[in-house]
Amino acid sequence: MGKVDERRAALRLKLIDLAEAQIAEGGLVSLRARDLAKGAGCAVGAIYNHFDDLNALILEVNGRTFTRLGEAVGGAVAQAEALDPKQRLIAMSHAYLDFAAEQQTLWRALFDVQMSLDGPVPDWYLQALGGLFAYIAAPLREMFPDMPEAELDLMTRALFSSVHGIVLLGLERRISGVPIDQIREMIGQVLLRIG
Amino acid sequence: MGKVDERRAALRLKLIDLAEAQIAEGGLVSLRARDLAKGAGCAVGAIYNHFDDLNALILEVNGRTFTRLGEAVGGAVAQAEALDPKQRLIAMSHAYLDFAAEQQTLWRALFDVQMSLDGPVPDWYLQALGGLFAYIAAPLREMFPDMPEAELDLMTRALFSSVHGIVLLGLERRISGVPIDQIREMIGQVLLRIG
DNA sequence: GATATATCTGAACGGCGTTCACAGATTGCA
DNA sequence: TGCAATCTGTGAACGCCGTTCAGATATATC
Repeated sequence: MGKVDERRAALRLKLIDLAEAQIAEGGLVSLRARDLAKGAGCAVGAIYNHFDDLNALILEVNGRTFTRLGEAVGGAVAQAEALDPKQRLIAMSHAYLDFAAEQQTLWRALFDVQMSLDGPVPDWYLQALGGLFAYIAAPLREMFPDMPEAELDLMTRALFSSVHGIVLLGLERRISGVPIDQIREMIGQVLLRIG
Repeated sequence: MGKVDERRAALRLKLIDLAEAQIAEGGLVSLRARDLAKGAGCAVGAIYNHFDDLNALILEVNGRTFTRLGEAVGGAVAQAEALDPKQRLIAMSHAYLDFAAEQQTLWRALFDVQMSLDGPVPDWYLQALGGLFAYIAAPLREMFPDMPEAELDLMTRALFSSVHGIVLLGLERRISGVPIDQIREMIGQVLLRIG
């Protein structure tokens, strides 16, 4: 009785693994149902017994990526806990940059996938994002102890978006692509002048 | 002899107009060669006598959008010339936000189109971007007269990217979508604390 | 072992960007 | 004006895509 469930789970996992590897190598646009089927040794139709469509499969990959991203930033926070709050902000931003630079296509997939069409945003997505925001909010609270909660919340989002923008455009050759050390410097320029 | 050139130019223009309208209404993904041909009253194949592919057509639309974006930001700079440099930075950032919010799909197309594959980035693209950077660099130079040129250049890019990130994620419902007034406030929060 | 249920199969469907052999119009030249 | 050369428009056809579905197959239940 466990036989079928095992095979089910194994195929499901293999498909996610393959999709992850493919996105890592060639980006979202290189993901093809027929390639996945060939790689997993199944028919194309079988994919749709496990996922509603390829977008759902991409979301699974994004879930993994988001988890690793959270771990990377969280690790930086832990390592920097002795530093003053501003330095902690910079440390986690640099961790964000490093993660994005090292796994560019997987990281890009987090934001490129279209998900607003079907149902609402998945829970894990909002939770993962909330986790990142929490990392940012903590040092900010120390830096601005008198700031109202609403404003601090806004500032959290603003700083995340700023760093995200610097990383996004900095890694994009066509916009203002620059060496990673300069991206690091840009993050420092902005964050050091805050507060 | 001008007859054929007229028709050529007219069809070319009509195709760009149609593509612009379609992107404005449904985004890049809704652009379809057969719809364009039907709208322009020509055969699908005729499109490819005027553009290498649909991507080249999109780039034409982006050229227009970039021009209008430059005008919008430039207008804000002109109107704020009496203000102190920091307020000018905020004024042009708000103009950037307003433009992006009012013409969201056209603005998104500027960054969504894939152009790194074929040849190098078009000239007008780099020039338009350079124009935007110049608007930012001027107030910064006043604010930091002793800053080395290289660092000022980096700071220009950093601030542009920051504002871009705040606008990008602020307008995106799934990430941290918020009302436009709050996006405005976020821009102020970051820029007011600079320098 | 027989029946019911769930899964897998892969050809087929509709839609896409792009191509190409052909038809038609326009131009340059005698 | 007539004729050939050249360029432009035509739309069916090509190859690829995600997705579907009737039929084949394997598993679970009794």
